[in-house]
Amino acid sequence: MAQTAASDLTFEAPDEEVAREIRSALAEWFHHEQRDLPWRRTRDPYAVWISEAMLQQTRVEVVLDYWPRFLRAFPDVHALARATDEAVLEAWSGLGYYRRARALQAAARVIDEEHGGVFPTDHDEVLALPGVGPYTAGAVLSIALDLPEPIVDGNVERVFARLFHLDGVRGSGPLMRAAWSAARYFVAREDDRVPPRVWNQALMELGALVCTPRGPRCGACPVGEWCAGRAAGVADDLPRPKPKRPPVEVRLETYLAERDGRWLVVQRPEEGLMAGMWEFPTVEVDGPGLFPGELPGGLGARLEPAEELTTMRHGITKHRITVSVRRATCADPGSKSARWLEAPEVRELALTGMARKLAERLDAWESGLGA
DNA sequence: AATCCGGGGTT
DNA sequence: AACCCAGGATT
Repeated sequence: MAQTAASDLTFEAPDEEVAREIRSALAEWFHHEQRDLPWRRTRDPYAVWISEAMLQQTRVEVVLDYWPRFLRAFPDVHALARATDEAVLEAWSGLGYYRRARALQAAARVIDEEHGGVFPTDHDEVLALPGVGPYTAGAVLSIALDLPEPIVDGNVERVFARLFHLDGVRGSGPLMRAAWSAARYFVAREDDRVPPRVWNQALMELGALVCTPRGPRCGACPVGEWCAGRAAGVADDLPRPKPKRPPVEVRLETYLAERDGRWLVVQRPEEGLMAGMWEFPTVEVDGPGLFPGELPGGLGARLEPAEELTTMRHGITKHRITVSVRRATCADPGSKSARWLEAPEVRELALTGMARKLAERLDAWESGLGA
């Protein structure tokens, strides 16, 4: 390497020949070791885009369940553009970051109306789509269309931080700038036969399978001989962890009100946390912080809590939630944002994660069967 | 630059 | 339990 003990955050390009060897070795490894992921079997920009949107801060294993279902429900841009908000949210239920689902549909409508239903191939036009940032734009253009667009996700940031001994904090501006610089350098080279599609996916796959966040398998790494972090014995310590903040404890009560085999469900407000999702009536116990302190629409006044059925633990980003699940009776007739539904109908709604956990257990709580 | 937004598999 | 994941929008 031309670089010695780089402790700063400047990416210095390796020698031409080294760069070629790195690219060649990683591509070769990728061809043998890559996972057989369904979205790697298509080059349809729309299908790739859906996969990338789902994969934002979401594990591959989770997306495996959702991607095929979503594509069956909305096979192309036009189908997604004319779908109802509710149908899209329902297909997204459980994936989290529900803003993504809204943005996805908004972007589909932009493509449908302004690009004739054809996914744009211009970088700036892709980047302008709602919910599409630098990573997703580069990912779709490189993976689907094989254009030389760089990408940096959590995997790529980590791989470059170790490979070039970039000593920075995970997700920080300086490290991200250095990683993007390295990504641009490698993907733009045309001195060999490694296509952008292969290079970008190989980088991420290396981060997922070998250059893992903790306990990297350096012995199995195809580019280990060029790795400055490994040579310095600090691969496992890069990138440096982001300073953590203590989680916020939240106590909630959720009410399961049943009437004639139907359960009371309510819809969350259109703005804010888990916007528009359905759940069982829920309030925060010790003063409103994460959730409202009382139920909307005067529902709380007509809802009579009864015995506790169970308690659950749940996490929402920085919040650690303890939920007391109580049986309840309610005289509320239902409304636009409050419905009485049978258990199977409840399970078809766009539920929050917490509500989905409970919905799976509703049958055990039908009256007469006990807890 | 910091903060917010879900949920879950790994370790 | 802590960590962090094929990030983007908002402030």
